[in-house]
Amino acid sequence: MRLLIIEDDRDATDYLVKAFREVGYVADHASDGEEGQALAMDGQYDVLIVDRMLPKRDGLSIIAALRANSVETPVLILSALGQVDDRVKGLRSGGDDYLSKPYAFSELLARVEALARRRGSRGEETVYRVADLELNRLSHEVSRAGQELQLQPREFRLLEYLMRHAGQVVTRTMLLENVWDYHFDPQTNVIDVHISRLRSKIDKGYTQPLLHTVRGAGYMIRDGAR
Amino acid sequence: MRLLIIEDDRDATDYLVKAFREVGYVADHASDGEEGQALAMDGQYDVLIVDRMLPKRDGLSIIAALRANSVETPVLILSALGQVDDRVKGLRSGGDDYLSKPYAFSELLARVEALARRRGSRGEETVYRVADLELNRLSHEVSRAGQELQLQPREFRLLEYLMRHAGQVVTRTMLLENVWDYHFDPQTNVIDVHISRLRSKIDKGYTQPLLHTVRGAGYMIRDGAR
DNA sequence: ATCGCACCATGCGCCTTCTGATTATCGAGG
DNA sequence: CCTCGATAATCAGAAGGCGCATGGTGCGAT
Repeated sequence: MRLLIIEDDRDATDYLVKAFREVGYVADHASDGEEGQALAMDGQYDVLIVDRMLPKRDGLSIIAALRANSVETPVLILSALGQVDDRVKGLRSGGDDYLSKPYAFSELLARVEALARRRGSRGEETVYRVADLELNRLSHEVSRAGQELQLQPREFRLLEYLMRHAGQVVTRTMLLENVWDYHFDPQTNVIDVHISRLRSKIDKGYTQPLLHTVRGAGYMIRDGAR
Repeated sequence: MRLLIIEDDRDATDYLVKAFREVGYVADHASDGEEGQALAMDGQYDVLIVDRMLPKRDGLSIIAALRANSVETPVLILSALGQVDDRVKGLRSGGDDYLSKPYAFSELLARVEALARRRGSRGEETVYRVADLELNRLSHEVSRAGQELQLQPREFRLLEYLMRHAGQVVTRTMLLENVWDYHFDPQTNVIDVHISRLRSKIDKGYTQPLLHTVRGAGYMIRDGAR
Protein backbone atom coordinates (compact mmCIF):
# COMPACT_ATOMS: atom_id res chain seq x y z
CA MET A 1 0.00 0.00 0.00
CA ARG A 2 1.38 3.37 -1.00
CA LEU A 3 0.41 6.49 0.88
CA LEU A 4 1.11 10.13 0.29
CA ILE A 5 1.04 12.46 3.25
CA ILE A 6 0.66 16.15 2.45
CA GLU A 7 1.28 18.03 5.64
CA ASP A 8 3.48 20.98 6.52
CA ASP A 9 4.11 20.16 10.15
CA ARG A 10 7.44 18.43 10.04
CA ASP A 11 7.11 16.60 13.36
CA ALA A 12 3.66 15.30 12.61
CA THR A 13 4.81 14.11 9.22
CA ASP A 14 7.84 12.31 10.54
CA TYR A 15 5.73 10.65 13.16
CA LEU A 16 3.22 9.43 10.63
CA VAL A 17 5.77 8.23 8.14
CA LYS A 18 7.51 6.28 10.83
CA ALA A 19 4.31 4.81 12.16
CA PHE A 20 3.09 3.72 8.76
CA ARG A 21 6.42 2.23 7.97
CA GLU A 22 6.30 0.20 11.14
CA VAL A 23 3.17 -1.49 9.93
CA GLY A 24 4.71 -2.07 6.54
CA TYR A 25 3.23 0.65 4.41
CA VAL A 26 5.17 2.88 2.11
CA ALA A 27 4.53 6.52 2.90
CA ASP A 28 5.82 9.41 0.84
CA HIS A 29 5.30 12.95 1.97
CA ALA A 30 5.07 16.45 0.62
CA SER A 31 5.38 19.57 2.71
CA ASP A 32 3.27 21.96 0.70
CA GLY A 33 0.24 21.91 -1.50
CA GLU A 34 1.96 22.30 -4.83
CA GLU A 35 4.46 19.56 -4.26
CA GLY A 36 1.74 17.31 -2.95
CA GLN A 37 -0.51 17.89 -5.88
CA ALA A 38 2.28 17.21 -8.33
CA LEU A 39 3.06 13.93 -6.65
CA ALA A 40 -0.54 12.85 -6.32
CA MET A 41 -1.29 13.64 -9.93
CA ASP A 42 0.40 10.47 -11.06
CA GLY A 43 -2.28 8.46 -9.34
CA GLN A 44 0.25 6.03 -8.02
CA TYR A 45 -1.03 6.16 -4.46
CA ASP A 46 -3.70 4.11 -2.78
CA VAL A 47 -4.70 6.78 -0.32
CA LEU A 48 -3.79 10.42 0.19
CA ILE A 49 -3.66 11.96 3.64
CA VAL A 50 -4.04 15.70 3.29
CA ASP A 51 -3.93 18.46 5.83
CA ARG A 52 -6.68 21.05 5.49
CA MET A 53 -4.37 24.02 5.94
CA LEU A 54 -1.32 24.00 3.73
CA PRO A 55 1.18 26.46 2.31
CA LYS A 56 0.87 27.34 -1.37
CA ARG A 57 -2.40 25.55 -1.93
CA ASP A 58 -4.94 24.30 0.54
CA GLY A 59 -6.09 20.75 0.87
CA LEU A 60 -9.52 21.12 -0.65
CA SER A 61 -8.22 22.82 -3.76
CA ILE A 62 -5.75 19.98 -4.28
CA ILE A 63 -8.57 17.51 -4.23
CA ALA A 64 -10.59 19.58 -6.64
CA ALA A 65 -7.66 19.74 -9.01
CA LEU A 66 -7.09 16.00 -8.80
CA ARG A 67 -10.71 15.17 -9.47
CA ALA A 68 -10.72 17.58 -12.38
CA ASN A 69 -7.94 15.49 -13.85
CA SER A 70 -9.86 12.34 -13.04
CA VAL A 71 -7.46 11.18 -10.41
CA GLU A 72 -9.80 9.29 -8.12
CA THR A 73 -7.43 8.35 -5.35
CA PRO A 74 -9.34 8.41 -2.06
CA VAL A 75 -8.40 11.25 0.24
CA LEU A 76 -8.47 11.45 3.98
CA ILE A 77 -8.53 15.00 5.24
CA LEU A 78 -6.89 16.05 8.46
CA SER A 79 -8.48 19.09 9.98
CA ALA A 80 -7.91 21.01 13.17
CA LEU A 81 -10.50 20.49 15.84
CA GLY A 82 -13.92 21.74 14.90
CA GLN A 83 -12.78 22.96 11.53
CA VAL A 84 -15.02 20.60 9.66
CA ASP A 85 -17.09 22.85 7.47
CA ASP A 86 -19.62 22.24 4.80
CA ARG A 87 -17.15 21.72 2.03
CA VAL A 88 -15.65 18.86 3.92
CA LYS A 89 -19.07 17.36 4.22
CA GLY A 90 -19.40 17.64 0.52
CA LEU A 91 -16.19 15.79 0.02
CA ARG A 92 -17.18 13.02 2.31
CA SER A 93 -20.14 12.19 0.20
CA GLY A 94 -17.64 11.60 -2.57
CA GLY A 95 -16.42 8.58 -0.65
CA ASP A 96 -13.61 10.18 1.22
CA ASP A 97 -13.15 10.67 4.90
CA TYR A 98 -11.92 13.19 7.37
CA LEU A 99 -10.35 13.11 10.77
CA SER A 100 -9.85 15.96 13.16
CA LYS A 101 -6.73 16.49 15.16
CA PRO A 102 -5.72 15.27 17.56
CA TYR A 103 -6.23 11.71 16.55
CA ALA A 104 -4.86 8.32 17.48
CA PHE A 105 -2.69 6.71 14.90
CA SER A 106 -4.60 3.47 15.18
CA GLU A 107 -7.72 5.37 14.23
CA LEU A 108 -6.03 6.92 11.25
CA LEU A 109 -4.73 3.54 10.22
CA ALA A 110 -8.16 2.00 10.47
CA ARG A 111 -9.66 4.69 8.29
CA VAL A 112 -6.93 4.55 5.74
CA GLU A 113 -7.39 0.83 5.43
CA ALA A 114 -11.13 1.30 5.18
CA LEU A 115 -10.64 3.75 2.34
CA ALA A 116 -8.26 1.50 0.54
CA ARG A 117 -10.58 -1.46 0.95
CA ARG A 118 -13.61 0.44 -0.24
CA ARG A 119 -11.71 1.26 -3.33
CA GLY A 120 -10.95 -2.39 -3.88
CA SER A 121 -7.26 -2.30 -3.29
CA ARG A 122 -6.43 -5.47 -1.48
CA GLY A 123 -6.06 -4.97 2.23
CA GLU A 124 -2.55 -6.32 2.47
CA GLU A 125 -1.89 -9.88 3.46
CA THR A 126 -0.29 -10.72 6.75
CA VAL A 127 1.48 -13.79 5.41
CA TYR A 128 3.26 -13.92 2.12
CA ARG A 129 3.99 -17.28 0.57
CA VAL A 130 6.14 -18.28 -2.37
CA ALA A 131 6.60 -22.01 -2.78
CA ASP A 132 7.70 -23.25 0.65
CA LEU A 133 8.96 -19.84 1.70
CA GLU A 134 6.79 -17.97 4.20
CA LEU A 135 6.98 -14.51 5.67
CA ASN A 136 4.68 -13.40 8.48
CA ARG A 137 4.43 -9.63 8.66
CA LEU A 138 2.94 -9.57 12.13
CA SER A 139 5.41 -11.78 13.92
CA HIS A 140 8.27 -11.03 11.57
CA GLU A 141 8.86 -14.72 11.18
CA VAL A 142 10.37 -16.15 8.06
CA SER A 143 10.65 -19.82 7.30
CA ARG A 144 11.52 -22.05 4.41
CA ALA A 145 10.18 -25.60 4.32
CA GLY A 146 9.06 -25.16 7.91
CA GLN A 147 12.58 -24.22 8.92
CA GLU A 148 12.75 -20.97 10.83
CA LEU A 149 15.13 -18.39 9.37
CA GLN A 150 16.83 -15.54 11.15
CA LEU A 151 16.81 -12.33 9.13
CA GLN A 152 18.15 -8.92 9.95
CA PRO A 153 15.80 -5.96 9.76
CA ARG A 154 16.99 -4.75 6.42
CA GLU A 155 16.92 -8.23 5.01
CA PHE A 156 13.39 -8.61 6.29
CA ARG A 157 12.22 -5.44 4.59
CA LEU A 158 13.97 -6.50 1.44
CA LEU A 159 12.35 -9.90 1.40
CA GLU A 160 8.98 -8.43 2.33
CA TYR A 161 9.16 -6.09 -0.62
CA LEU A 162 10.28 -8.79 -2.98
CA MET A 163 7.54 -11.14 -1.88
CA ARG A 164 4.90 -8.46 -2.14
CA HIS A 165 5.91 -8.24 -5.77
CA ALA A 166 6.48 -11.92 -6.28
CA GLY A 167 6.64 -12.88 -9.93
CA GLN A 168 7.51 -9.34 -10.95
CA VAL A 169 10.91 -7.94 -11.63
CA VAL A 170 11.87 -5.51 -8.92
CA THR A 171 14.35 -2.92 -10.08
CA ARG A 172 17.21 -1.55 -8.08
CA THR A 173 15.59 1.84 -8.07
CA MET A 174 12.42 0.39 -6.60
CA LEU A 175 14.43 -1.24 -3.87
CA LEU A 176 16.36 1.91 -3.11
CA GLU A 177 13.16 3.88 -2.80
CA ASN A 178 11.06 1.43 -0.90
CA VAL A 179 13.48 -0.55 1.19
CA TRP A 180 16.20 2.00 1.76
CA ASP A 181 14.24 5.25 1.45
CA TYR A 182 17.01 6.54 -0.76
CA HIS A 183 15.88 8.86 -3.46
CA PHE A 184 19.23 9.00 -5.14
CA ASP A 185 21.82 6.55 -6.33
CA PRO A 186 24.22 5.73 -3.51
CA GLN A 187 26.84 4.70 -6.06
CA THR A 188 27.67 1.65 -4.04
CA ASN A 189 26.67 -1.98 -4.08
CA VAL A 190 24.51 -1.95 -0.97
CA ILE A 191 21.75 -3.79 -2.70
CA ASP A 192 23.98 -6.49 -4.07
CA VAL A 193 25.38 -7.11 -0.65
CA HIS A 194 22.02 -7.55 0.97
CA ILE A 195 20.66 -9.63 -1.84
CA SER A 196 23.65 -11.82 -1.42
CA ARG A 197 23.13 -12.26 2.29
CA LEU A 198 19.42 -12.80 1.88
CA ARG A 199 20.01 -15.36 -0.79
CA SER A 200 22.45 -17.24 1.35
CA LYS A 201 19.72 -17.52 3.96
CA ILE A 202 16.69 -18.40 1.93
CA ASP A 203 18.19 -20.35 -0.96
CA LYS A 204 21.37 -21.95 0.33
CA GLY A 205 20.93 -25.64 0.84
CA TYR A 206 17.75 -25.86 -1.18
CA THR A 207 17.71 -27.29 -4.68
CA GLN A 208 15.09 -24.86 -5.90
CA PRO A 209 16.30 -21.25 -5.80
CA LEU A 210 13.56 -18.67 -5.36
CA LEU A 211 15.46 -15.41 -5.58
CA HIS A 212 16.47 -14.84 -9.17
CA THR A 213 18.73 -12.26 -10.72
CA VAL A 214 17.39 -10.62 -13.82
CA ARG A 215 20.51 -9.32 -15.37
CA GLY A 216 20.39 -5.68 -16.34
CA ALA A 217 16.94 -5.26 -14.79
CA GLY A 218 16.82 -6.24 -11.16
CA TYR A 219 15.67 -9.15 -9.05
CA MET A 220 12.64 -11.32 -8.81
CA ILE A 221 11.31 -13.81 -6.33
CA ARG A 222 9.20 -16.67 -7.52
CA ASP A 223 8.57 -20.34 -7.52
CA GLY A 224 11.27 -21.14 -9.98
CA ALA A 225 9.37 -24.02 -11.55
CA ARG A 226 9.11 -23.07 -15.18
CA MET B 1 -12.62 -5.52 24.86
CA ARG B 2 -12.86 -2.55 22.53
CA LEU B 3 -15.50 0.08 23.05
CA LEU B 4 -16.51 3.08 21.05
CA ILE B 5 -18.18 5.93 22.84
CA ILE B 6 -20.12 8.34 20.67
CA GLU B 7 -20.98 11.31 22.80
CA ASP B 8 -20.61 15.05 22.34
CA ASP B 9 -20.30 16.04 25.96
CA ARG B 10 -16.58 16.29 26.40
CA ASP B 11 -16.55 15.91 30.18
CA ALA B 12 -18.80 12.90 30.17
CA THR B 13 -16.67 11.29 27.47
CA ASP B 14 -13.41 11.85 29.26
CA TYR B 15 -14.88 10.44 32.40
CA LEU B 16 -16.09 7.33 30.67
CA VAL B 17 -12.91 6.74 28.76
CA LYS B 18 -10.90 6.99 31.91
CA ALA B 19 -13.26 4.77 33.86
CA PHE B 20 -13.26 2.06 31.23
CA ARG B 21 -9.55 2.22 30.90
CA GLU B 22 -9.18 1.65 34.60
CA VAL B 23 -10.99 -1.62 34.31
CA GLY B 24 -8.80 -2.55 31.42
CA TYR B 25 -10.97 -1.85 28.42
CA VAL B 26 -9.89 0.04 25.37
CA ALA B 27 -12.27 2.88 24.73
CA ASP B 28 -12.20 5.07 21.66
CA HIS B 29 -14.51 8.00 21.31
CA ALA B 30 -16.13 10.14 18.70
CA SER B 31 -17.67 13.50 19.35
CA ASP B 32 -20.27 13.57 16.65
CA GLY B 33 -22.49 11.22 14.75
CA GLU B 34 -20.62 11.20 11.49
CA GLU B 35 -17.28 10.48 12.99
CA GLY B 36 -18.79 7.83 15.20
CA GLN B 37 -20.49 6.11 12.35
CA ALA B 38 -17.34 6.08 10.28
CA LEU B 39 -15.42 4.47 13.09
CA ALA B 40 -18.06 1.96 13.96
CA MET B 41 -18.47 0.93 10.33
CA ASP B 42 -15.28 -1.09 10.51
CA GLY B 43 -16.93 -3.41 12.98
CA GLN B 44 -13.82 -3.50 15.09
CA TYR B 45 -15.62 -2.81 18.35
CA ASP B 46 -17.26 -5.17 20.76
CA VAL B 47 -19.83 -2.69 22.00
CA LEU B 48 -20.87 0.82 21.01
CA ILE B 49 -22.09 3.32 23.56
CA VAL B 50 -24.12 5.95 21.76
CA ASP B 51 -25.75 9.11 22.95
CA ARG B 52 -29.28 9.68 21.70
CA MET B 53 -28.73 13.32 20.83
CA LEU B 54 -25.71 14.02 18.73
CA PRO B 55 -24.44 16.68 16.36
CA LYS B 56 -24.53 15.85 12.66
CA ARG B 57 -26.42 12.59 12.97
CA ASP B 58 -28.45 11.25 15.82
CA GLY B 59 -27.83 7.98 17.58
CA LEU B 60 -30.71 6.03 16.16
CA SER B 61 -29.85 6.89 12.59
CA ILE B 62 -26.31 5.71 13.17
CA ILE B 63 -27.60 2.38 14.29
CA ALA B 64 -29.89 2.14 11.32
CA ALA B 65 -27.00 2.89 8.98
CA LEU B 66 -24.80 0.30 10.65
CA ARG B 67 -27.40 -2.42 10.46
CA ALA B 68 -28.02 -1.57 6.84
CA ASN B 69 -24.38 -2.32 6.25
CA SER B 70 -24.68 -5.48 8.28
CA VAL B 71 -22.54 -4.25 11.09
CA GLU B 72 -24.06 -6.08 14.01
CA THR B 73 -22.05 -4.64 16.86
CA PRO B 74 -24.31 -4.36 19.91
CA VAL B 75 -25.24 -0.84 20.89
CA LEU B 76 -26.04 0.64 24.23
CA ILE B 77 -27.98 3.87 23.94
CA LEU B 78 -27.60 6.66 26.43
CA SER B 79 -30.69 8.80 26.65
CA ALA B 80 -31.72 11.71 28.79
CA LEU B 81 -34.24 10.93 31.47
CA GLY B 82 -37.59 9.86 30.20
CA GLN B 83 -36.51 10.15 26.63
CA VAL B 84 -37.02 6.49 25.93
CA ASP B 85 -39.32 6.43 22.99
CA ASP B 86 -40.80 3.59 21.07
CA ARG B 87 -38.00 3.30 18.61
CA VAL B 88 -35.54 2.70 21.38
CA LYS B 89 -37.82 0.07 22.83
CA GLY B 90 -37.76 -1.55 19.47
CA LEU B 91 -34.04 -1.69 19.50
CA ARG B 92 -33.99 -3.34 22.87
CA SER B 93 -35.93 -6.25 21.60
CA GLY B 94 -33.24 -6.68 19.02
CA GLY B 95 -30.74 -7.47 21.70
CA ASP B 96 -29.41 -4.01 22.39
CA ASP B 97 -29.85 -1.98 25.50
CA TYR B 98 -30.44 1.51 26.76
CA LEU B 99 -29.61 3.47 29.85
CA SER B 100 -30.95 6.84 30.86
CA LYS B 101 -28.87 9.59 32.38
CA PRO B 102 -27.86 9.99 35.03
CA TYR B 103 -26.47 6.57 35.57
CA ALA B 104 -23.89 4.87 37.76
CA PHE B 105 -20.78 3.76 35.98
CA SER B 106 -20.99 0.34 37.57
CA GLU B 107 -24.39 -0.13 36.01
CA LEU B 108 -23.12 0.94 32.63
CA LEU B 109 -20.22 -1.43 32.96
CA ALA B 110 -22.47 -4.31 33.89
CA ARG B 111 -24.70 -3.73 30.89
CA VAL B 112 -21.83 -3.34 28.52
CA GLU B 113 -20.41 -6.63 29.69
CA ALA B 114 -23.79 -8.24 29.37
CA LEU B 115 -24.07 -7.05 25.78
CA ALA B 116 -20.63 -8.29 24.95
CA ARG B 117 -21.35 -11.64 26.51
CA ARG B 118 -24.71 -12.08 24.86
CA ARG B 119 -23.09 -11.52 21.56
CA GLY B 120 -20.62 -14.27 22.29
CA SER B 121 -17.76 -11.90 21.80
CA ARG B 122 -14.67 -13.37 23.23
CA GLY B 123 -15.47 -11.00 26.13
CA GLU B 124 -11.78 -10.51 26.60
CA GLU B 125 -9.81 -12.85 28.72
CA THR B 126 -9.27 -11.91 32.29
CA VAL B 127 -6.06 -13.89 32.48
CA TYR B 128 -3.37 -13.77 29.87
CA ARG B 129 -0.87 -16.58 29.77
CA VAL B 130 2.37 -16.96 27.89
CA ALA B 131 4.38 -19.97 28.90
CA ASP B 132 4.59 -19.81 32.69
CA LEU B 133 3.93 -16.09 32.80
CA GLU B 134 0.47 -15.08 33.96
CA LEU B 135 -1.26 -11.74 34.13
CA ASN B 136 -4.62 -11.33 35.77
CA ARG B 137 -6.36 -8.23 34.49
CA LEU B 138 -8.90 -8.11 37.28
CA SER B 139 -6.65 -8.58 40.26
CA HIS B 140 -3.68 -6.98 38.56
CA GLU B 141 -1.57 -9.88 39.65
CA VAL B 142 1.38 -11.02 37.65
CA SER B 143 3.34 -14.15 38.26
CA ARG B 144 6.00 -16.20 36.60
CA ALA B 145 6.33 -19.88 37.40
CA GLY B 146 3.93 -19.35 40.29
CA GLN B 147 6.18 -16.66 41.67
CA GLU B 148 4.33 -13.42 42.34
CA LEU B 149 5.83 -10.36 40.66
CA GLN B 150 5.48 -6.74 41.68
CA LEU B 151 4.91 -4.42 38.73
CA GLN B 152 4.49 -0.69 38.54
CA PRO B 153 1.28 0.58 36.95
CA ARG B 154 2.95 1.58 33.75
CA GLU B 155 4.80 -1.69 33.61
CA PHE B 156 1.51 -3.49 34.10
CA ARG B 157 -0.15 -1.71 31.21
CA LEU B 158 2.88 -2.35 29.10
CA LEU B 159 2.90 -6.04 29.85
CA GLU B 160 -0.85 -6.26 29.42
CA TYR B 161 -0.61 -4.75 25.98
CA LEU B 162 2.27 -6.97 24.99
CA MET B 163 0.50 -10.08 26.17
CA ARG B 164 -2.70 -9.15 24.41
CA HIS B 165 -0.63 -9.16 21.26
CA ALA B 166 1.50 -12.15 22.15
CA GLY B 167 3.28 -13.59 19.15
CA GLN B 168 3.05 -10.34 17.22
CA VAL B 169 5.59 -7.64 16.93
CA VAL B 170 4.40 -4.60 18.82
CA THR B 171 5.87 -1.42 17.40
CA ARG B 172 7.00 1.53 19.42
CA THR B 173 4.24 3.61 17.91
CA MET B 174 1.64 1.12 19.07
CA LEU B 175 3.05 1.28 22.57
CA LEU B 176 3.16 5.04 22.59
CA GLU B 177 -0.45 5.24 21.51
CA ASN B 178 -1.93 2.50 23.60
CA VAL B 179 0.15 2.41 26.73
CA TRP B 180 1.21 6.02 27.00
CA ASP B 181 -1.56 7.77 25.07
CA TYR B 182 1.10 9.77 23.29
CA HIS B 183 0.26 10.72 19.76
CA PHE B 184 3.65 12.10 18.94
CA ASP B 185 7.21 10.98 19.19
CA PRO B 186 8.57 11.92 22.61
CA GLN B 187 12.09 11.81 21.22
CA THR B 188 13.27 10.05 24.32
CA ASN B 189 13.80 6.49 25.37
CA VAL B 190 10.83 6.16 27.73
CA ILE B 191 9.82 2.93 26.13
CA ASP B 192 13.25 1.44 26.30
CA VAL B 193 13.50 2.23 29.96
CA HIS B 194 10.23 0.60 30.86
CA ILE B 195 10.91 -2.38 28.69
CA SER B 196 14.19 -2.71 30.45
CA ARG B 197 12.55 -2.59 33.87
CA LEU B 198 9.82 -4.96 32.87
CA ARG B 199 12.29 -7.35 31.43
CA SER B 200 14.36 -7.36 34.56
CA LYS B 201 11.26 -8.42 36.46
CA ILE B 202 9.77 -11.05 34.23
CA ASP B 203 12.84 -12.54 32.60
CA LYS B 204 15.70 -12.11 35.00
CA GLY B 205 16.63 -15.37 36.62
CA TYR B 206 14.73 -17.51 34.16
CA THR B 207 16.48 -19.45 31.48
CA GLN B 208 13.71 -18.88 28.94
CA PRO B 209 13.31 -15.21 28.05
CA LEU B 210 9.80 -14.24 26.98
CA LEU B 211 10.17 -10.59 26.09
CA HIS B 212 12.07 -10.35 22.84
CA THR B 213 13.48 -7.37 21.07
CA VAL B 214 12.82 -7.32 17.37
CA ARG B 215 15.51 -4.99 16.28
CA GLY B 216 14.35 -2.22 14.02
CA ALA B 217 10.72 -3.20 14.50
CA GLY B 218 9.67 -3.30 18.12
CA TYR B 219 9.10 -5.88 20.81
CA MET B 220 7.30 -9.15 21.08
CA ILE B 221 6.30 -11.41 23.90
CA ARG B 222 6.03 -15.08 23.35
CA ASP B 223 6.91 -18.53 24.43
CA GLY B 224 10.26 -18.06 22.94
CA ALA B 225 11.43 -21.26 21.51
CA ARG B 226 14.33 -19.36 20.01
C1' DA C 1 7.52 17.03 53.81
C1' DT C 2 8.48 12.64 52.17
C1' DC C 3 8.13 8.85 49.26
C1' DG C 4 7.70 6.57 45.03
C1' DC C 5 6.80 6.38 40.29
C1' DA C 6 7.56 8.04 35.78
C1' DC C 7 10.46 10.25 32.84
C1' DC C 8 14.85 11.99 30.93
C1' DA C 9 19.88 12.05 29.75
C1' DT C 10 24.15 10.02 29.24
C1' DG C 11 27.45 6.60 28.11
C1' DC C 12 28.53 2.08 26.85
C1' DG C 13 28.53 -2.08 23.98
C1' DC C 14 27.08 -4.78 20.48
C1' DC C 15 24.89 -5.66 16.24
C1' DT C 16 23.69 -4.13 11.74
C1' DT C 17 24.76 -1.99 7.82
C1' DC C 18 27.67 -0.03 4.54
C1' DT C 19 31.82 0.37 1.98
C1' DG C 20 35.37 -0.80 -1.20
C1' DA C 21 38.19 -4.21 -3.00
C1' DT C 22 38.29 -8.61 -5.08
C1' DT C 23 36.48 -12.47 -7.42
C1' DA C 24 32.97 -14.66 -10.21
C1' DT C 25 29.64 -14.79 -13.91
C1' DC C 26 27.33 -13.38 -17.90
C1' DG C 27 26.76 -12.29 -22.71
C1' DA C 28 28.15 -10.43 -27.02
C1' DG C 29 31.26 -10.25 -30.73
C1' DG C 30 35.26 -11.61 -32.93
C1' DC D 1 34.96 -21.26 -28.81
C1' DC D 2 37.56 -17.68 -26.68
C1' DT D 3 38.06 -13.05 -25.17
C1' DC D 4 36.80 -9.05 -23.14
C1' DG D 5 33.88 -5.66 -20.91
C1' DA D 6 30.16 -5.20 -18.06
C1' DT D 7 27.45 -6.70 -14.37
C1' DA D 8 26.80 -9.19 -10.25
C1' DA D 9 28.44 -11.80 -6.02
C1' DT D 10 31.27 -12.27 -2.14
C1' DC D 11 34.14 -11.00 1.71
C1' DA D 12 35.88 -8.69 5.67
C1' DG D 13 36.75 -4.58 8.02
C1' DA D 14 34.85 -0.16 9.89
C1' DA D 15 31.60 2.93 11.52
C1' DG D 16 27.47 4.20 12.90
C1' DG D 17 23.18 3.41 15.07
C1' DC D 18 20.26 1.18 18.12
C1' DG D 19 19.00 -0.65 22.22
C1' DC D 20 20.19 -1.15 27.21
C1' DA D 21 21.29 0.20 31.83
C1' DT D 22 21.97 3.38 35.35
C1' DG D 23 21.48 7.48 37.99
C1' DG D 24 19.37 11.76 38.43
C1' DT D 25 15.16 15.02 38.40
C1' DG D 26 10.42 16.36 38.89
C1' DC D 27 5.91 15.78 40.22
C1' DG D 28 2.02 13.97 42.36
C1' DA D 29 0.18 11.37 46.09
C1' DT D 30 -0.01 10.30 50.78
